[in-house]
Amino acid sequence: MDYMLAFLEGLNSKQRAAVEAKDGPTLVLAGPGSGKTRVLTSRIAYLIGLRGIAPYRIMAVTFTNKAAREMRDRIAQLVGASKTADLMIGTFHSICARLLRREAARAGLDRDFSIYDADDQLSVVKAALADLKLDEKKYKPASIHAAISAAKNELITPEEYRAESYFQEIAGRVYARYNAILRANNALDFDDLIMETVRLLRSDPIVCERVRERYLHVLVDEFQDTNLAQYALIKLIAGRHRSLFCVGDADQSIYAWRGADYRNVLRLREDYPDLTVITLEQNYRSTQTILDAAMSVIRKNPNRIHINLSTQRGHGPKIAVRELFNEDEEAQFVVDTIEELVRQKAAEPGEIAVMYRTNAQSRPLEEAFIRAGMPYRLVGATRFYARKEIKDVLAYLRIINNPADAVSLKRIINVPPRGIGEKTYEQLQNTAQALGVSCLDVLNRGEFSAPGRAGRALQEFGARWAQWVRLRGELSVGQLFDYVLQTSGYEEYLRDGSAEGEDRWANVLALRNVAVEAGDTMLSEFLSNVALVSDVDNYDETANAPTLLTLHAAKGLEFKVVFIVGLVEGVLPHSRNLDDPEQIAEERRLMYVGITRAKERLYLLRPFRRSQWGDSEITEPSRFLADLPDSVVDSKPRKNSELLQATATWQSAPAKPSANSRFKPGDKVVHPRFGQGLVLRSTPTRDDEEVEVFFFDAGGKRLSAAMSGLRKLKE
DNA sequence: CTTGCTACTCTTTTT
DNA sequence: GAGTAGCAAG
Repeated sequence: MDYMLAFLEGLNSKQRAAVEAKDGPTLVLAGPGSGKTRVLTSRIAYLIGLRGIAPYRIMAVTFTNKAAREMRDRIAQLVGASKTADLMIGTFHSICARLLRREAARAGLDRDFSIYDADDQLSVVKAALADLKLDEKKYKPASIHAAISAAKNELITPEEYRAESYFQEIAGRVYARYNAILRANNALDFDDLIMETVRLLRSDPIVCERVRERYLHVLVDEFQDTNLAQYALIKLIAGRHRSLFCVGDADQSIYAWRGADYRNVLRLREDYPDLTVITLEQNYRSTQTILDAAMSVIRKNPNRIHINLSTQRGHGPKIAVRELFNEDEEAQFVVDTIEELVRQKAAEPGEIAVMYRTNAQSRPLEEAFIRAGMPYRLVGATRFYARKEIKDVLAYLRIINNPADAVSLKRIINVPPRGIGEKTYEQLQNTAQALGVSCLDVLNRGEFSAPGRAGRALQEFGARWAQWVRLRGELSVGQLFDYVLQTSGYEEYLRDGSAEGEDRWANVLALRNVAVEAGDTMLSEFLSNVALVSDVDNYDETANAPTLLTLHAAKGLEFKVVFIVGLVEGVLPHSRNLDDPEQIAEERRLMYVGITRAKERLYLLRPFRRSQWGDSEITEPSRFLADLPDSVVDSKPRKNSELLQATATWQSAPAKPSANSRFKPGDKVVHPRFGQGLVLRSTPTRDDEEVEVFFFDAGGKRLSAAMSGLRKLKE
């Protein structure tokens, strides 16, 4: 308890006021690095430790499972580990999954429902399109799915779905079929977890009462990233006691594309007129230089309440803005600079992060790290749980847990190859549908027989499957895992003698560890847990190596040194978001989030060229770079037109004809006197070519291709 | 039913 | 340029 009091002493007066706020509706609005999560954690510890609230009466919603785990550990330190076991802490999705399993009967669900990830969801959309005889080429499954997801995030059922365009008309029809398939497979998608929970609480007064009575205090982290469905859920649960404590920052709202609506902040004010709003402006993370840069970028967004970020940490070094030739040289610069920083003891490798807009940008970076023999941590990209071998093994476990899961069955019924082809599977599926039972039942009852080899293979598979299902009750998750691997033939199939096969097998073994560690967790719960892990959840805290991650994944994290790469128009802001001011505003917030991850040093990198679809093109610097005041950067990025202006002159020099004519914008060239440069423009003249080049050392020049001795460099 | 070839999309961001 | 879907041949 003394420890707890000392901890509260460590907060400033405003933070402490927030922690000790009265139990009414409260919103803490605060900038980055202000200790929002710390305030939330402290409040829970305060409620348990000093106010004597029973832990099971507190529900806290975090954005990732990692955040939940850290919060639980921290609270354990403050009030004792025995008091954190009953705390309901988790993401919206994990909390809803638990609730729905517990109340499955009343929700009209089978408690062993599968949770379909993005991949599975797309297969269901494809199946729905096929059922409706719609062309995948014409209606892209991803777009249809986005429309369905958007509807679910706003709690719109297929029946309520209003189409305002022909595309939406189609989407509405697919939505209905999509949901029907999910139900037939006894499966929920991510969005269903929230939507079904809201539906349950709204339609079932008994369950609703039970939940409301139980959760005396509801706390929400990253409130700006909640969508309408999540907001509705919060209101439902916090209904009776009205002890609702939300923490957020509208400037860090970067998930509008998946339904997050920062106007929930406004709704909260409307729905709770007695809302207490507490603003925290003090920053404990970054230097003033970094905060000034962040503010100068975010200030350009319209309709926002400005939070003036200030710190006691001094100014620190200026922000380094660098122009590099392409992604490869950019990556090389990152690696070289990291080596230098580490050598100078300016930072440990583990305190450094490299951030980018899209996952694809990690590749040149990875190659540079590998070339330099420098270890690194990669968050996201080919996600562990999205790997083929992992999804296959999980599919085996899913059909055991939930025999109705046809998406998983289809995935593995012929992996390894058993001679059960598309046709055979389809017939089996049709029979099951006609009888209204699962494929397992069909096989068990011998109501379906295929001729010849396929028939025998099917019979054998059915017997195996039935045996696994029987063993499910007797074996732990880990034991079942081993048994399935042994008896399915998957191990021999995977380990085909190739190095790649061994890699994949290693991944399966890593999953096996997770299964073994699950102990006596129920199979359904184990599968829930692995379906809902996020990328940062797998982040290895202990490794002392730089981290590579997207700007989205970086939210909530901080690093001593941050590199942001690829700061060019079309990447950040992304080309798909250029026409809509709302979307530009979100890209700007993304830049803001990136900048404010840095504690001490920030590097902003701009490549002159970017490659895409095999070839590459010249770029313009990101508009966000232009917003940085001279006082915070050590050099200013220039637009391509500005690069030429400085010293543009005709240069007539050694009369040596150029070896290769035809220069293109973006070519890297070398000149005997000016060194290396970049072609920005090239105009053919009568029997020559006028080339405008930005030389990295000598500045802009206009040259004759034939006369100047300019040469193209191999890339 | 499996294998191997060709043609085509694809790049946001994620629970 | 790569990964995959779709198709034809074995």
